[in-house]
Amino acid sequence: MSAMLQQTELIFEYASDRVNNGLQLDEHLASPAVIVEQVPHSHMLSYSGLACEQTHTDDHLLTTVECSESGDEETMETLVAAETLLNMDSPESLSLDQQHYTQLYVPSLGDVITSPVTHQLMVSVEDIVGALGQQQWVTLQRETVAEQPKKRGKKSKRPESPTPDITFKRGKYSKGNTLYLWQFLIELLQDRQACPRYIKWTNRHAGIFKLVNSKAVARLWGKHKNKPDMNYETMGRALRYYYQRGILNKVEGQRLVYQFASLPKDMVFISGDEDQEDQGNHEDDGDVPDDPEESPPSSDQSLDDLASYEHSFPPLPPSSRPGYQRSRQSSCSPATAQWHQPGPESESRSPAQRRTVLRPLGGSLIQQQHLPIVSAEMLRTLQNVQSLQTGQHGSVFRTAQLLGSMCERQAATAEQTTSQIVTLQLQPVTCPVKQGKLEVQTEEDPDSGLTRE
DNA sequence: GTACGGAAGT
DNA sequence: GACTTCCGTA
Repeated sequence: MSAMLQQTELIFEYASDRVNNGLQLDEHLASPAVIVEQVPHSHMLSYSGLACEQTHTDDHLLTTVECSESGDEETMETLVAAETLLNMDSPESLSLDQQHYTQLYVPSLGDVITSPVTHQLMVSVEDIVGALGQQQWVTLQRETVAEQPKKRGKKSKRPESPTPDITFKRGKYSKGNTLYLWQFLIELLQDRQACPRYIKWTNRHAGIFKLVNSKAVARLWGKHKNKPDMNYETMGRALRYYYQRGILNKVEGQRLVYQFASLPKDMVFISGDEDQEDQGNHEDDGDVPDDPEESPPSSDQSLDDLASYEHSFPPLPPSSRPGYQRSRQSSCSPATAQWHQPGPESESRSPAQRRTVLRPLGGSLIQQQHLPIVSAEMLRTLQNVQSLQTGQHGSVFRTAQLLGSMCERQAATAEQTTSQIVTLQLQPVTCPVKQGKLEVQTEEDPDSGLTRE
């Protein structure tokens, strides 16, 4: 079977049911229906509505962007640095051939992707395998506009999702282009100069971040919006408006800590191992380090670094606006909102740490904006599905076989990585069981993995 | 200082 | 529409 499979052109569709109907997937059993189709390359493009370019494996990897801990003292120095950050010009130097490069965090294939993925992802096997041992930011190529799904069939006004194109295209856009606040924050969170000095993830997988230096962040925001009088009070009001719109939640009890209702689609985690930051910084444990005592980097971010840093914000693609169909009054309060957090350590998490995968309510079963989940668990489950009769569950059957062969291949290539490209299109559907697509009974949970708590 | 949300303004 | 500004309140 595997012989006839081209790993270079696989499309994974998978489905899962989570919050809808009050059901929540046990992350341990996040084994949604997976439909794998083999499609011609050209087909893949139209499949996702993307005009993906040739992916060169070598282009995929970027350096891991890890935020080092730093202090948060409100000093003139930090503010100066903050201003420097925003005053930075954006030369074309990093334009990367007019391509939009989006960073994907792919720590490991062994676990789960928890992010709305509206785009087709091009991930090389090499990247995946390479990520097994170490967290890596994978850069993906994509077209800029017109790549996003056009219509969501949802309330038109409602922004779609806080899943901006996190691009680092430099110098392309002028000052006139502004980001929404949530985009701006995400940019900062991926900005080595701002993170973690001014803002940092406290639980990246859960989308929880902290305004380590609220003043500085507000000032940066004001700079970006050309509002010199911006302060945290004002910016905070904007943040609070995000509650109603389902873009942000407040992490109660923790000052300056907020949570994105959904992670940016670009921040796809195929993770198993939480990074250190998350491991050791479970601020939603109840631990409330108001003033992070995290020691600043050995030496402060030098102004030279800041000066050499190029930072520009791309214009807002109309289709990448934030938005959720979730009301604040829904069951997804900050305390109860649960993100899909797979991984071995998920069991050790308190219920409060498990977070709901928030996603837009959708009409069709398969929606691109759905949060994808790919996990080793899923792979295992699917392998179990191989016993299904092909006739009845053709696609699932194929999926199981495909994934099985992939697993074998990955194991085989763990050492000698290949450059083969795997195209993943991850699309959970609303309720695979209801659709009769797949009923996976696992030993752990006879409830089809659709329940929990 | 942080946080909330109403109201009005941009 | 997405904030910004101001405000009273906690």
